[in-house]
Amino acid sequence: MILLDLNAGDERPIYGQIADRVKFAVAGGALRPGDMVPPVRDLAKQLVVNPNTVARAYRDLQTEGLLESVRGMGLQVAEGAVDRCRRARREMVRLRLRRAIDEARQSQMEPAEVEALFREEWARAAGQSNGDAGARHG
Amino acid sequence: MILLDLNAGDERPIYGQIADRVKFAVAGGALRPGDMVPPVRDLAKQLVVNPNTVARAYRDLQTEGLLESVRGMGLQVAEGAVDRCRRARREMVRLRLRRAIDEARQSQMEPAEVEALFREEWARAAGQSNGDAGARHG
Amino acid sequence: MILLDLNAGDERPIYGQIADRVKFAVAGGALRPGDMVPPVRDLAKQLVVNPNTVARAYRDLQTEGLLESVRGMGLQVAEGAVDRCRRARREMVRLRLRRAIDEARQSQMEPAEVEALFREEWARAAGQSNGDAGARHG
Amino acid sequence: MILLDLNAGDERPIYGQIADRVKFAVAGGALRPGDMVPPVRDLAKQLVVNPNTVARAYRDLQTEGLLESVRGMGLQVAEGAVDRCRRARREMVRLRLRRAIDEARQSQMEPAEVEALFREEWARAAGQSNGDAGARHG
DNA sequence: GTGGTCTAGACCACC
DNA sequence: GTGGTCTAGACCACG
Repeated sequence: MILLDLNAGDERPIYGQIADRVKFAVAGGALRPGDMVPPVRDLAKQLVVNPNTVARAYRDLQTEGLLESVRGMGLQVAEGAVDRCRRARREMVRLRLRRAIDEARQSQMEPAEVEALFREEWARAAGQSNGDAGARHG
Repeated sequence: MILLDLNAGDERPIYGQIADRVKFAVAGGALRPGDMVPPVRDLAKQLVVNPNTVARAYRDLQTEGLLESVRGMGLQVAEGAVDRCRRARREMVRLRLRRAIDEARQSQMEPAEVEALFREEWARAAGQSNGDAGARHG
Repeated sequence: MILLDLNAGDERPIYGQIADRVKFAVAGGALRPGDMVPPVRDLAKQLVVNPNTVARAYRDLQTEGLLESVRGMGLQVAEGAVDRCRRARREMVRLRLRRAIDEARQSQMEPAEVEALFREEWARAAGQSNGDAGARHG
Repeated sequence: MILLDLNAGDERPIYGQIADRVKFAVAGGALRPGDMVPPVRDLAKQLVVNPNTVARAYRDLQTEGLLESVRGMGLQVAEGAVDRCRRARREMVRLRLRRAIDEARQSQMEPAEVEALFREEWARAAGQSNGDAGARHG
């Protein structure tokens, strides 16, 4: 199944993290329009989380029009969801970058230091995903 | 006085924002070891915030060893605070960048797109500070 | 419930006394890692104290890494807390003894007199706990 | 001059520490009935402390009848001060020991551990004063 | 239900 | 004047 686990150290609300995972899965193509999303109880068990929390995430996604209920069957990814998830993803990442950069500038941090940090973290992420890919190939 | 105002739209706790401002002021050299920090009541009035909220920020900074109390006189910046604030600032920015990058990669966003966003936001921030400077000159 | 009442005559801040009670309960085994600590409101009611005061004690314990929050559920004793509480207790008692002894020596008090006081107070404390035990048995 | 410096890390009110030093000097014989105590300004300068603070300590000692003012000359140690200071010292040490012991018992600390701590700290203090004595002999 | 934040205001000790 | 403690009560987010 997709949407494996949540980043342990994340202090954001769990329901928000779950909703974002779904959006990312859609943006990345792992979930496609028409696909059924896992039942609330299953996903809750998988994530070791209260079912209410998953339900809330799904509800929010419905409100955003990214999930649609199919009577008696569950929830499926909506038709126009891909584009909207990509845009949402883009804006989320943009917002986080903006906050990092603003904070750095407000505190008089050297531009070069910020750039260096960005490259460092970029390399670190690249290294990790390569590791993941290798593991999957094994 | 230093530490002018808080970003209106920030959703983080006020006391945390205040504490960060102090850290940034120390990291940037606006406050130096031995300097007295503004009295709780004054800063509270300036920020239009309850004194308890400022007190909590100061208390947290004391716990971190960045401020120390001079009995009956107020709070002063501790001796080793500059390095520690610089490191704290660096790690804060690093963490924010890391989260942005991780999120982008986890959701299979194109590397080129992330880089483009970073450059966009970087330019935007630079433009703003230049704009500020220009506004002051005008 | 545990953590019954506070020593009436103690001049230390209430939140500090509460935090110490929790540490002692952990050091003594009455609270074990993973156990939930009583809800802020309940303990406040039990101690006839403002909930904020209890909250502050809990917050300080979190900062020390002895409690950790389980979101929406409350606060639980952290994994490594037992050893750390035992060490904290040991150092608390050591510090108090050291101060007593230093004060005695600085003021040229006779060693024999200090030892005699220690034995006296030791016997007194022992008598009290025996009395308590007896009272319970009765 | 006597009453050299204050223990840096002591969190008790400075005026109380000063008053205690005087009491100890009397109890130990360094100051004798009829001796003049150092002028407020001198002692304040020596201790790097606000003169008001020294004045408060002296005032409290006067209230307790341990110092008497000699018109135009300053303050002298009162006649019956020695016994009373010895008793005060005894009760101070007793109180500190009692608190240490009570805390240990309340937190279910092993009696043997408390005794061991007492012996450790006792030895430590003895070592220090011997070192001091040796230094003086040099 | 849980903890967390924030406000308001009183009171204290210290210098 | 300074910071620190405590109370009271409102409100919010989370599960």
